[in-house]
Amino acid sequence: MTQKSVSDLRVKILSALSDPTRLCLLEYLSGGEKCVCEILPAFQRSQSTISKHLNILHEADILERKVDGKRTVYCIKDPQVFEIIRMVDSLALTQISQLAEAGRILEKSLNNGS
Amino acid sequence: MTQKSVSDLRVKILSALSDPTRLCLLEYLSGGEKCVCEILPAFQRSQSTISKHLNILHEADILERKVDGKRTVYCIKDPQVFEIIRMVDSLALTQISQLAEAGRILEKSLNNGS
DNA sequence: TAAACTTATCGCCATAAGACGATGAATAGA
DNA sequence: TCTATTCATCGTCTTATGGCGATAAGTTTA
Repeated sequence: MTQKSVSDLRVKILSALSDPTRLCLLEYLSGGEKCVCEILPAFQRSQSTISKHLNILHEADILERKVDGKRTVYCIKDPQVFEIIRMVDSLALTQISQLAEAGRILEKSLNNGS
Repeated sequence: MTQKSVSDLRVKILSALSDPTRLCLLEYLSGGEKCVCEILPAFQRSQSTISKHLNILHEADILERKVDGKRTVYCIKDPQVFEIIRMVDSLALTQISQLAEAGRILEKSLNNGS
């Protein structure tokens, strides 16, 4: 039961990563584990919203949750997740530079043409 | 204008990838460029739905669109996207094997404990 | 035990996303 | 030119998502 195929997990992981607030949370947690009350003041979101985002990342098995007395501590479960983000950034940078290149070519042809 | 920051593009790319149908489309297109009428019969979705999904991937600059007579051909713009998916799969597999390991440990402790 | 603190969960709202059928625009062929 | 083909777009419906405040549940401290 709860048989999760790789492709289900794949979508779950990618969905968890496809939100700006959650990406910021991961970046924030890259500095080491933090409790929620430490995270809250760093984000302009309500406590319930942050809690929900943290839970989504936890459900996707990206964050580990440890209850310590009256506080809850979250940390990155597997730093491999940063490799994924780094690759996405790399693709985004490729796109940006291709766009810039296209812009230069267009400008050049406009100058020559008229 | 239309100044896209890396982090905007990052979210756009990840959102485009976080859907099972679109991941299937990418896999299907990994075999080379295909026109829409060739893609359609391979998917149990309406023509309008597939067209919309293709457009989302195109908007995220993941697919290239070439109009050829009365048909439209789509192809992978940058194979780097498969590296991303491969890394996500790798993370998912790590999660699955950790879950299996936890299951073994639990079972063992239950057998010993009682 | 009472009060304060920390965090998850609930209920609600507004917007986004995925699905479909119908329509529209463009091209190819008769 | 008429028809068929191909594909994008529109309108609509349903569900999912992100946001918030309020509440609940657990833990520490007074």
